Amino acid sequence: MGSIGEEIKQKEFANEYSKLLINVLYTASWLNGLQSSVFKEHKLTPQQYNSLRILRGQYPEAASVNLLKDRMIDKMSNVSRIIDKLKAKELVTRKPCKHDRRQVDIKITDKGLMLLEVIDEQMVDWEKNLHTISVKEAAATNALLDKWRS
Amino acid sequence: MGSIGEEIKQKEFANEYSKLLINVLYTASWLNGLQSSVFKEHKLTPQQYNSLRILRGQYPEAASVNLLKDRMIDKMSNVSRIIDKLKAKELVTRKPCKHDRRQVDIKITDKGLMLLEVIDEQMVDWEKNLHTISVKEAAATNALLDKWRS
DNA sequence: TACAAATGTATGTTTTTACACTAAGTGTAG
DNA sequence: CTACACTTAGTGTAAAAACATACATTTGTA
Repeated sequence: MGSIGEEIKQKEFANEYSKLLINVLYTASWLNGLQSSVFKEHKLTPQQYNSLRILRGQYPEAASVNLLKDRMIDKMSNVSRIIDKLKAKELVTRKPCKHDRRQVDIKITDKGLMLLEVIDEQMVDWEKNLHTISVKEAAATNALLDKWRS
Repeated sequence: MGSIGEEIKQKEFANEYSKLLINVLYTASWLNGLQSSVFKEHKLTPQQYNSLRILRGQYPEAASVNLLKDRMIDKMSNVSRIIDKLKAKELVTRKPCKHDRRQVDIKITDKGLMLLEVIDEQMVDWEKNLHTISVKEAAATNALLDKWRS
């Protein structure tokens, strides 16, 4: 039950590598769908959530647009506009950097931190959906994916 | 070294499951970026490519919009509009289904089949980038991801 | 100092996605 | 046959992504 071949009704793959390619893309789409349903009630996109998380990681320091871009899951994102959205919701502040006037200092607000706390709680429950494999198996998958990308 | 922690400069994860969540999303984004560079020269999006592949799988039969939607990697896609784009490039045809007039018969054209052949050749080379793990390891990862989603 | 190259961020434009909604066709129970 | 629920595909609209390009600032160098 639930093999990638059954999910997308594709009986054969050329080899395990192209199967893995599809499997990772499919699993990511599956995860995104699940996650989005959590974010939706807070009117956040996955990218906005990702940015907020990174900014919390820096807190109380500020982050530049480039730092954010480097750490984003999706490197193709347009960070400036994601920050625009978050700023409009007062979840972050954006002010010129003193040391380098090209840069901007982006910082998560208290409102942003509180929102993340609320989402954190929901995510703890939500993540239980992911406990279908053992911790050891999850660690093994992590190691394999890391090796695959190298 | 390319562990997910280093890639996105996140030192700690709550547990192996949330690490795996990030790892799969990150790996998918990485794959999408790599793939897009292949598709781009043919002016195809990953979704359009995915649709063409499915249609080739059905060939010489036609497919309905729903069949396509079911088999797409990304279930959220708006198939009607993807087909619009492919039809504009004459890669598929779309005609009313005789047996059920709600449905449409979508079929890949010779031009579409030829395009896929060209891309296939490029993909064979491209996929060698993915041979950083053994076939056994790839199969193990596939099995773990399948189990994780179940 | 002057000036070209590099860097950091923002913006314009086009394409794609997300989501809700519409319209047409089918199947079925009464 | 008719009414009604359901299926199938397409569309309108707002939001977001993709991609190239512009602009100000900083850096390196002659």
